[in-house]
Amino acid sequence: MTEQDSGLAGVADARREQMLQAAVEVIVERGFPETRIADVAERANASPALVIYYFKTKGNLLVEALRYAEDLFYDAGVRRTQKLPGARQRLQEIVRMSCIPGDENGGPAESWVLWLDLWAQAVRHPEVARVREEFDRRWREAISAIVADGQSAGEFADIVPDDFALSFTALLDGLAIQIALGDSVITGDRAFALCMRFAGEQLGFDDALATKAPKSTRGRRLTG
Amino acid sequence: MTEQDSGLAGVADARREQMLQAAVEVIVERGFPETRIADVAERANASPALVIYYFKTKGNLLVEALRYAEDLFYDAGVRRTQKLPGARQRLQEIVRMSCIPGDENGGPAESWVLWLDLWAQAVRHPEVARVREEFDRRWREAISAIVADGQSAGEFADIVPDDFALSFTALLDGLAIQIALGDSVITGDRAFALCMRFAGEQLGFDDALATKAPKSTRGRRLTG
DNA sequence: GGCTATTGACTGACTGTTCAGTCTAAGTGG
DNA sequence: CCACTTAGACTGAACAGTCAGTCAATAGCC
Repeated sequence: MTEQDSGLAGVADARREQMLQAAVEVIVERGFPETRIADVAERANASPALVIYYFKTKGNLLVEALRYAEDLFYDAGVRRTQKLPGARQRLQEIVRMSCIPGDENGGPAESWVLWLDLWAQAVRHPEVARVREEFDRRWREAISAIVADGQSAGEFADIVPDDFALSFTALLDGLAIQIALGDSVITGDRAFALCMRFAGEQLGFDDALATKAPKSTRGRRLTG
Repeated sequence: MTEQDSGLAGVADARREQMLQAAVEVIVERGFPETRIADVAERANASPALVIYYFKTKGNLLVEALRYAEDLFYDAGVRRTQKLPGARQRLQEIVRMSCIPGDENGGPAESWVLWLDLWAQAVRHPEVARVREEFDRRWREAISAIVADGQSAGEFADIVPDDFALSFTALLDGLAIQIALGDSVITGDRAFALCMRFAGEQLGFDDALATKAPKSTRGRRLTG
């Protein structure tokens, strides 16, 4: 609608994306509810009126900004994992993306903070809720697919992939909260180790990174 | 500081708590950033000016409201668990509080939604961050203590309590997000089952007994 | 009379959105 | 090549509503 399909539409599209990028940055800095269109405009070298010109309303702008950011993060995940050979490496890469900060590949380092706003806003803003649900669904499905792959390759134990995906994403989200808030009880490395240990226990592979922890009498390595 | 310690302070204290309760309700309904003092005042049958009279600023009111709610929730947890005999039952009760909605005992049913706001606000509001950190710390310590108790009673396997507590609270938080947002992939019962399975695997008890055949006093249906 | 609780009326600042119009560059007709 | 139209990108200024916080004044109460 807003964009033309003739050759000269590149300008408007670039502007639009520039504003989305600016909006994401401002949301990360100031938080979703405190984000003003004036801030976004300034960062995109535009006037507030122009922002409204492109995105009918403020709410619309913010929702699209969230979707933009989540899509970028998801795409980065796909790009990173699909070239890895084994299911276990792919899983590891996902955990790494979720736990280890200071990313270089399109900066999802800010993503955690964004997620907190995403969740909080999703409660009362249906449009945001849809973005979140879609994001979560794709993420869970990706993990389920990896597990299924690993199982048919004989790499993983024969558990229910969907149960694992649900628990695993919950674990990742929960740890992401702590990391995002800079809690002193956790570091990215510790979160990574805990996640991989959990995955190892569930999927029946011996996680080398977690062997630091005292083993001794674990109840049972249940895989079914 | 703000409250009087002389005997006649009861009136003011009651008013104050009434306002905190009102604030919590409004935050749950409208969300933290959208909460206006006029709303709180109306719900507490007071004038906006009176709210400012008790809580110097809006921010102060909201922070204290969050602290109030979190304290209530934590106290409810202590009250519920401390009379239970076994470590495993206490753990189960905590999971139940975190997963099963529709609580009667001081309505922490709204807590999830509150947590989302708590996390989001904690990013940029140091006072809120302190409330959250304290809340999380107490919660983790409670779980660690339960695990330690269970271990010395020979009920649980000999794992590192702090590692377990960290993973377990992360899992609970992650699932709470889904539940709070009404995601269709999860129900309270399924979340409960997943948590107890995780606990059983880590702590070395067979939770099939607990999930399939709950204690006679509770008629909860736990589907897989 | 002093002290606390309480309020209505007010204000000052903020900010999303509108609007009327400017600028630029591409078409169009001759 | 030139006047003229058109359309999209863009903006400054104003509008309109909202809302936190102030203040002077009043009503109880010991």
